[in-house]
Amino acid sequence: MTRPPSTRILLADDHALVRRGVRLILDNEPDLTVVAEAGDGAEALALARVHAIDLAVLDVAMPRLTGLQAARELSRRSPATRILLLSMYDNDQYFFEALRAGASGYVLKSVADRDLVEACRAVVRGEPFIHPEALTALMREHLQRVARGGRLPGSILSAREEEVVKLIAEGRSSQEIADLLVISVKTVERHRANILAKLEMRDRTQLTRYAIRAGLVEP
Amino acid sequence: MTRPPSTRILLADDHALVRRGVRLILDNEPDLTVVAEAGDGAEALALARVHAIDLAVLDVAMPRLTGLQAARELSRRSPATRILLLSMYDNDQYFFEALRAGASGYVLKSVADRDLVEACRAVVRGEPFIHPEALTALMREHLQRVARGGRLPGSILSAREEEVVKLIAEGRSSQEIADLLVISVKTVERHRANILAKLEMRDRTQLTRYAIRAGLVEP
DNA sequence: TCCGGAATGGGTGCTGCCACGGATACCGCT
DNA sequence: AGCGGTATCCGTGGCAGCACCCATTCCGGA
Repeated sequence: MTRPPSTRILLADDHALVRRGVRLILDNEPDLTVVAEAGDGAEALALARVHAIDLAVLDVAMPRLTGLQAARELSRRSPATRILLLSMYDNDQYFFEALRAGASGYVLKSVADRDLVEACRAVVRGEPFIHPEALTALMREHLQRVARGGRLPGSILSAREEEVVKLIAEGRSSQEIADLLVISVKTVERHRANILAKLEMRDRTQLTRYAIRAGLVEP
Repeated sequence: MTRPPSTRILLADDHALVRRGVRLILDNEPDLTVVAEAGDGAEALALARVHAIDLAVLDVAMPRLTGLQAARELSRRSPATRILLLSMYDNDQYFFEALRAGASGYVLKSVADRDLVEACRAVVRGEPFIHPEALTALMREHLQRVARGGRLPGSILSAREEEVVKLIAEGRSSQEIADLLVISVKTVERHRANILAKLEMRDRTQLTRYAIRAGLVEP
């Protein structure tokens, strides 16, 4: 009987140890082969250019380019490549944006290795994959949100707002942000107010944690 | 020739995927055997009670009990057990405290798998192990600190200050913290000022990132 | 025994954060 | 042509965060 060709995988994570572990898990399957490893999003894009990749497994939080940004660019450049995002956190509001960025799957690092393998296979077959654990947690959050305000999950930050969040989380003051973005302090404060309202948060410390969860800044 | 008995290892990390990967790396060595896995610090302590453990490999940031707290307790209860801490971040000011907590080794997740194996072996032999990369980064920071103020590296936060940092990073206001700790708002502000001075930081957002790096709070 | 650090509390004052309301301009979609 | 969303800016005002000064108590080490 003829075996189907093994899936060629690009693996990106900024921690070599995690990368090595995941690689061992994947390479242990005959139908999955890691052909390239990257330590950040930019390196992943460069490697995707020179290797023939069926599937990219990307960590969400990485230096230089985050997994989300890399996913966006990768799905734009080669839509045939499937993308699976790995995330540390389950209450990730960027889950929907992950799918919008072109990812076919989204799994937590708390999943077992068998689930990761199944996720890879499902994504390669063209099926979207979300780990049940993540899915239920997200549905619960989503329902809560809808129940207490009817706010849609699409209430994601704009590109400009994301910039501001990033700078706030880096510990910059409103004045510094205004200087960096070459806008008025009042505009920065307006952005911040809009962001706080969208995310239903109170102050900059909560925004900071949010930005770290979202992979916008390094902790 | 007689082989030495394999080292019995307890492995603790809150992400099953990472745990699985590290386990594959360690079990691949004949002289290293993972005999128990834990998802948080408390579970690790419980397992250490019922298993005969030579070496505990603990992630620094875990729910319930952090790796640092678990290390403290474990080294108190069974000083013969060697402890190796795994950390995500290299600029970790808690490095010295890790050693003080009874850890014999401290490695970053960005290290290669070979280094992890070597670290385990060194720690079991009774030698302290710090990954060179981490060591140079820490020495550089340490020298900087000494050069511009003569402050000793022992300037770590007190237990009370750690509590305050934790609550600040959770997004609590000074008033809320005062209520929770049943002290005056002025005292909370006093603590915060001392903490900011010790860490040479400016505001609560930087403290928040610090607390996350230190594993005091979940992002 | 005395000294230093930790923990507690107070006062004073400035600045920045944050809430609220309002305005203009642009852009894309219907 | 109108409508909604984004980005830009302004004013007013309250309160919290942060800096700087101070004192008291307690405890452990020199």
